Amino acid sequence: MENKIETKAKIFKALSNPVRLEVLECLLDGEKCVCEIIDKLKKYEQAHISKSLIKLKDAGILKDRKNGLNVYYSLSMECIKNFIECLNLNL
Amino acid sequence: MENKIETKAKIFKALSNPVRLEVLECLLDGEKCVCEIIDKLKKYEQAHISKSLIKLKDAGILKDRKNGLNVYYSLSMECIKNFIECLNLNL
DNA sequence: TCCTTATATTCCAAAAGTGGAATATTATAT
DNA sequence: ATATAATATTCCACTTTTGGAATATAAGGA
Repeated sequence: MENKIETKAKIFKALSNPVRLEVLECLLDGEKCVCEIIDKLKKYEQAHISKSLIKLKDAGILKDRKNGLNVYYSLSMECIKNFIECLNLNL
Repeated sequence: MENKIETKAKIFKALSNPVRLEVLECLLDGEKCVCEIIDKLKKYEQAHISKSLIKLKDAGILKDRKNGLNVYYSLSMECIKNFIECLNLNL
């Protein structure tokens, strides 16, 4: 239970970087393959996007699914989507 | 608008530390004076709590109000409370 | 088998964050 | 004017994060 604090801090830490936030926002409208995200966020290096996805997954924010050469990522908690959308309305 | 990403990242960064999270959670049920927070979180130094409050305020998460010797902090966005509560249900 | 495509990992120097200790500021009361 | 209580700030060594570049791995096709 005091560990819940650590878990939450880890979630916020994963979200505390602009590139990771952009990656996350790419997924707000549903599951995408890594290659689609790379294509949408051409301004960032492939390795950077890959590391961002993995960090978000490690924090429990994303889940992934493999299919052949491709990996698909999607949100694993409804909370996050609601919060980001609420922030977008208020900023 | 691309700056919104930076603003959100700053919010998440402020929330990405266990002590700051505990301080924030103290305020979920309403405005409190700094002295009350210090009293609730005796395990942390006064200066640490003060710095945490200020960082949360700088990110726009808290607002403050002075009254004599005391300073009262409270949440400045409903979003945050909802999100923390949603996380608490899901972790 | 060898090639190609998609994704992940490692290495690393620079930058940013961390928290304790001491000190400063501000407001009130005596 | 001085003392005291509440809160904020500064200093600083330490740890962590950052993102670019190069490299590695895994899967499918020729």
